[in-house]
Amino acid sequence: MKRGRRKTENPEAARRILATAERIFAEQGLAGARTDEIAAGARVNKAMLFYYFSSKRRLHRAVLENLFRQLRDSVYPLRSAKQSPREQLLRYVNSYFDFLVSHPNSPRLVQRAAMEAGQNFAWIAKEYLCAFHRQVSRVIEEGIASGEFRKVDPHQAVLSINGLTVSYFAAAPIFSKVLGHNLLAPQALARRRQALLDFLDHGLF
Amino acid sequence: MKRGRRKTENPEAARRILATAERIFAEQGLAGARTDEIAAGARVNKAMLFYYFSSKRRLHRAVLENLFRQLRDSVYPLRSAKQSPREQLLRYVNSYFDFLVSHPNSPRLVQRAAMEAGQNFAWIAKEYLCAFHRQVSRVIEEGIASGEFRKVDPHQAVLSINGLTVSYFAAAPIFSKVLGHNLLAPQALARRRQALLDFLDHGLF
DNA sequence: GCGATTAAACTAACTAGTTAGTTGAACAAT
DNA sequence: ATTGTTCAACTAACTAGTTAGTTTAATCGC
Repeated sequence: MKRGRRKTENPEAARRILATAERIFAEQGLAGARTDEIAAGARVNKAMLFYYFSSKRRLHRAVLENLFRQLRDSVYPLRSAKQSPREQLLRYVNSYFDFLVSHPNSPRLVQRAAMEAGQNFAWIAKEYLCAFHRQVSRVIEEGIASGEFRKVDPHQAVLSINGLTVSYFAAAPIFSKVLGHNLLAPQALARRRQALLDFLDHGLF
Repeated sequence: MKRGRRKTENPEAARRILATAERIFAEQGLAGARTDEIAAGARVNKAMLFYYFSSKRRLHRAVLENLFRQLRDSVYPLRSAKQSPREQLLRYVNSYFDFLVSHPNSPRLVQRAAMEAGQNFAWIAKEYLCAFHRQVSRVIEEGIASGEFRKVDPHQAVLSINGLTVSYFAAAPIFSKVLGHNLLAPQALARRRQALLDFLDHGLF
């Protein structure tokens, strides 16, 4: 029998660190983020980062894992009901869009990780991105087979859909500044979703 | 009359530094790049970076300026001849695509700079991106007016075209690793260009 | 032509400041 | 008492930027 205080299953401090790290890593990147800043943002002693997450790299990895887990849980149920490929694809794009809206740090984190093209992201790509890619391209293949979609290269289509969806959010901060109005405001988001679905509608179906 | 050694018009060392910096900044970002690594890569004493470019930040800025100047010079002549909006747009997308192929560092540099959403990139966005944005959206407006394009939100369409074009190149390194074949190989690029134009064709026209 | 002069190009060694990560002690809950 | 948690202070390694001085080559007076 264990004596003394038992380990908290999900310490408040660790959650705060993770949340702050997500924001700072999204803003500054892995190299640009400062552990002191993360600690200060989480209102926690710096040593706590290393107590809970061992190293900056592992913290970064934990942030990505956390994000992709949420992404999978909220977007993944792709081929559940008896839906047509078109419905499946639209549901996928819509829920992906919703996810990006509710997780504003995610696009920049993922973009950054993808660009690093390095050691610590390859496994995530294998574990999550590949699964998504396969799922979506299968839906497209089915749609083509059933005559519902145009004859497109499914592989390319997946990349197009992805770029079309994510790039808006990744560039939103700078474009908001330049264009003078907030691209992440509800109205702007509604317009974007509309345009995205419309574009897809004519580009694919 | 001036005595002593004259200034070299375009010093070999400075060019090597700029070229290496472009690569390293694209790979590692502004914060992740090491001045020592850039100097070593350019086979130059580290002090030369500061001799020619004053600081890491200014070097980074010089890299971006250099890139955008080239981009403008090779892609900008958009509304020159008497071409239909459709032809103008296709020419723009094609030459942009060509530029990305011949400048493999550019997408990651720009993506990174855009995500920083900070002080040092805002001016570039104002100086170059805005001009591009205005030009392209005007072409789209004309296309809609002449009935050649579908009735789309020009603003959104520009962002879509941009995302569609750039995101492929930005993500190419990691996807090449994951998918197991080089997305920047000539064959893959040809397929991508095809898919991009096809998608645009049906999405817009 | 030729040595003296001057400014540009370059270098090795250094510095001041930063940063990820550590430590050892204290605290709190069982 | 024991164990998970928190903290202030510390350190070893690193990094942007400097410095003091050397080399190279163009220009001038002769």
